[in-house]
Amino acid sequence: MNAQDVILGMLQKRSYSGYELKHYFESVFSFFFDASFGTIYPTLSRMEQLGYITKESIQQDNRPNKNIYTITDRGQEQFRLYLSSGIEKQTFRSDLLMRLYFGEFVERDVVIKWLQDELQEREKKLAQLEADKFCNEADKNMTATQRICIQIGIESSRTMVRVLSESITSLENL
Amino acid sequence: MNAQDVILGMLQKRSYSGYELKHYFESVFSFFFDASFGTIYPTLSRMEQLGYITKESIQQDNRPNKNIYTITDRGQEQFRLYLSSGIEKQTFRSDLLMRLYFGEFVERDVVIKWLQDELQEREKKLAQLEADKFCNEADKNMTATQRICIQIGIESSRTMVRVLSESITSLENL
DNA sequence: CCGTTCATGTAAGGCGTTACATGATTCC
DNA sequence: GGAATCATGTAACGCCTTACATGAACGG
Repeated sequence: MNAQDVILGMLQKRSYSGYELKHYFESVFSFFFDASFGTIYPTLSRMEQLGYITKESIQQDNRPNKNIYTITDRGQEQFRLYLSSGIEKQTFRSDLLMRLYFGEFVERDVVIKWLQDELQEREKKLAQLEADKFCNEADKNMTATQRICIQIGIESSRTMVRVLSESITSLENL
Repeated sequence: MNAQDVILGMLQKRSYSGYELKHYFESVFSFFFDASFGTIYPTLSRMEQLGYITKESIQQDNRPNKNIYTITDRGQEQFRLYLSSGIEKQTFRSDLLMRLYFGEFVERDVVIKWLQDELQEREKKLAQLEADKFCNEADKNMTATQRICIQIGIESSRTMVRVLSESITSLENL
């Protein structure tokens, strides 16, 4: 799975500009995927050249022009190809956990500070996911699998919040 | 955090060969970090050139030669520099969750198969982490922060196993 | 006999990030 | 007046992966 596969998936439902795609990546997908503008724009250009998508330039008043991209038959085929390929194993990389592993080399207070900052981050993310779930449930816009997707994000975040809180307490009582 | 930082951390405690480092990455760190030989060996070479570590070649009977690396004062300094730098935010990327999000474009049975395969994978990983915890607790070799580290891995894995099981059941009853 | 373990390395390529560049409008 | 939003792009660089190359010994 790379940025191209994800963009093809998004364009199955409707057309998007690069700027709009980025917003979706930041809200719905942020739990398990991310891509910056430095990836999105060049990827869209390449996809257009490969004939997977077509571009339509929209003139706007008081705003910069927009490029709206639409998927082609070739793009559809490419997306099916992705879906039939083997699933890549997930990757998780955490600087915090690595530092925690080497925690004996820093002051206890520093470690606690690290954990508190992370806890705050996780709580924010959890709130975001729950708000997102609420929005979409109200809209009845969600498929069964999308609901599972967001549920996994929420439950994982809750677990992290809980374990981080417990860990901070246990370190403070040391 | 990159491979160099992690290797410097490992070498704080004792000297290692590249091959041994890889084994540690696969067992203890596999939950939140990974590096292949294609990263490890070139990184060790560069670190030696930069004066962070020194190499000692060990002749072995009936085995290939080993290069054992030891950290220098310069390396120590570099590691302290890493520990005092800002913590990078974690990254998580999951092909499975992305496909789940686009689940409406494939057969239900395919989705269930994806989830079952993932569940098996997570169960295996969980068993591995629990065995690891048991080993290290018996040895009393673990610091408080390392215990937190592994606890986070175990609790996260348990949550994943639970939610995946529930999701499979809910899809089967659809 | 065949697979696994031990052991080190190179080369090419993929995929991504950050920083830079531009510039109008709108909200506080 | 300054920050945020809207909007698109490029260039340099970082970091990692996969595949290839080599080869002995040991266990089943």
